[in-house]
Amino acid sequence: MKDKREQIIDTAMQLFAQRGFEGTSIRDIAEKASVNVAMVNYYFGTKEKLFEKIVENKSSVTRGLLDEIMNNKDLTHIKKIEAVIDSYIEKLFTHRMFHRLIQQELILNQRENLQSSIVNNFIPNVMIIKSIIESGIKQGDFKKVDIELTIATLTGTINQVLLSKKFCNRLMNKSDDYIPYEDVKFKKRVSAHLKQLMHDHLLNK
Amino acid sequence: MKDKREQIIDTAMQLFAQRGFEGTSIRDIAEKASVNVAMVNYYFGTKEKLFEKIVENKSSVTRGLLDEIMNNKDLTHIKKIEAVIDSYIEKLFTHRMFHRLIQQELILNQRENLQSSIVNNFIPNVMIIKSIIESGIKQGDFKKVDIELTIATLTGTINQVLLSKKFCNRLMNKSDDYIPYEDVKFKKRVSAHLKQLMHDHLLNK
DNA sequence: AACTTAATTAAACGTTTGTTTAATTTAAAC
DNA sequence: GTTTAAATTAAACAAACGTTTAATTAAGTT
Repeated sequence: MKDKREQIIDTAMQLFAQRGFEGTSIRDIAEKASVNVAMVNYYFGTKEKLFEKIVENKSSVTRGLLDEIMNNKDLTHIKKIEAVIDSYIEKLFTHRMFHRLIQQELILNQRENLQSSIVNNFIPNVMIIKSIIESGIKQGDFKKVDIELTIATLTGTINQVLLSKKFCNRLMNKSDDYIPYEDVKFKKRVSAHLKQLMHDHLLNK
Repeated sequence: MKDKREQIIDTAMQLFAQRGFEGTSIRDIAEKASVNVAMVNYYFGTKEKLFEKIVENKSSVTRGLLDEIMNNKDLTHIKKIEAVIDSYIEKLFTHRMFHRLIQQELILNQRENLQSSIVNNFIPNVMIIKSIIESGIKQGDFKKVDIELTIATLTGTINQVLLSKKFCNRLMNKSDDYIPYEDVKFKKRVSAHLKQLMHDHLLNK
C-alpha cells in the first residue's frame, strides 16, 4: 500500500493529464485517492504547488539516458539516431500521462515559471540530438538538413499519435477501445516508421 | 465595429486557446470583449454551447482546399504533396489560435461529443492525403511507406512548432519575444524542411 | 404615438472552488 | 504511562464561478 502522499501525486497526475489543471478540483483528487480533502493542502500547501511537485518529481527520473547513447563510440551516427528514437518512444509511451500533462502546460500560457522549467528541462535532450546530427553532417555521414526542424519532426510525430487516443485510433483505422500505447506492435510500427524516415532524410547515399 | 456576438466569439476563442476552457471564466470573456456578463448567456445559453459554437463556426471555413489539390491533374504526386504542405502551413499558422484550441480539446478527454466532431472533421483531410500517397505508390512514383504515420509526421511537425511559442523559440535559438508565426521566413523554413523530408521519404530514386 | 420585440444592464442566486480552522486520532519518544 | 509531534478529520470560510432574474433601454412595426 502506497502512502497517502504518493497516492495523491499519482492520482493528481492522472486527473490533471485527463482534465487539465483547472478542470480538476482538489475534491476530485481527494475522492479518487481516498483521502480527506484537507490532506492535499496539508502535504502540498496549494494546488499549484502540488502541480509543480509532480513535474519536479518526474523530471528528475528522465535524465542521463541520451548521454549514454551519444557517448557510445561503438555506434555509427545513424545507429545513435535509431537508439534515440527507441529511447524516446519507450520513455514517452510509458510515461504518457505525465507527458500529456506537460504538453498541455506547454500549449497553455498560464504559469510561466512552470512552462520555463519544462522547456529548460527539455533543451538538454535537444542539444544531445543536435550534436549527434551535427557530428554526422561534419563527418559526411549525414546530409545538410535543417537540424532543429528535424528534431521537431521526431518529437512531433510521436506526440501526434500519443496525445490523443481517439485521434490516433481514427487515423490508424482502429476501434475506439483499442489502446495503441500498450500494444508492442504499435510501438514497433512507430519506431520503424521514424527510423525509415530518418534513414531517408539524413543518410548520404 | 463588430457586433457583440462576434466580439464574444473572437475574444472567447483567444482566451480559450490561451488558458483552456475551464481556465477561462465568462467574466474574463465579458470584460475583454467589453460586454455585460449576461450577454454571453443571452446569446449562447451556456459556456459550453459558446465553446461548441466557436468550433462549429470555424470548422466550416476550412474545407474544400485539399480537394482542389487532389483533383488537379496538372500536378505530379510529389507536387501535390508539396501543395498540401503549403496549404496546411498557411491554414494552421493563420488560424493558430483556433488550432491550439482544438488541439487542447483533443488532448483533454472531456466533452466527448466535441472531441468526436473534431476528429470527424479532420478525417476527410487525412483521407485526401492518404489517397494521394496511395496513388503515388501504386504508380511507382513513391516508395511503400507507412502512410498513416507519414501523415502523422506532416501534421505532428507543424504542431510541434506551432503549439508552444516558448518551446519553438528555445528550439530555434530565438529570443522569447519573437513571434515566429508572423515571420514569412520562418514559414518558408518549415515548408522547405517538410518538402525536403517528404522528397527523401517518398520519392523512388 | 403606441406597441412589441430585442438588446442590455446591475444585481442576485445557488454551487463549487481552494483553503483554513480547530478538534480528534494515531504514532513515536521518553 | 505520559508527553509530544504528526496525521487525519469534519466543518467552515471567503472568493469565484456559471447562470438567472427582473428592470431598463433601444429598435422596429403598425
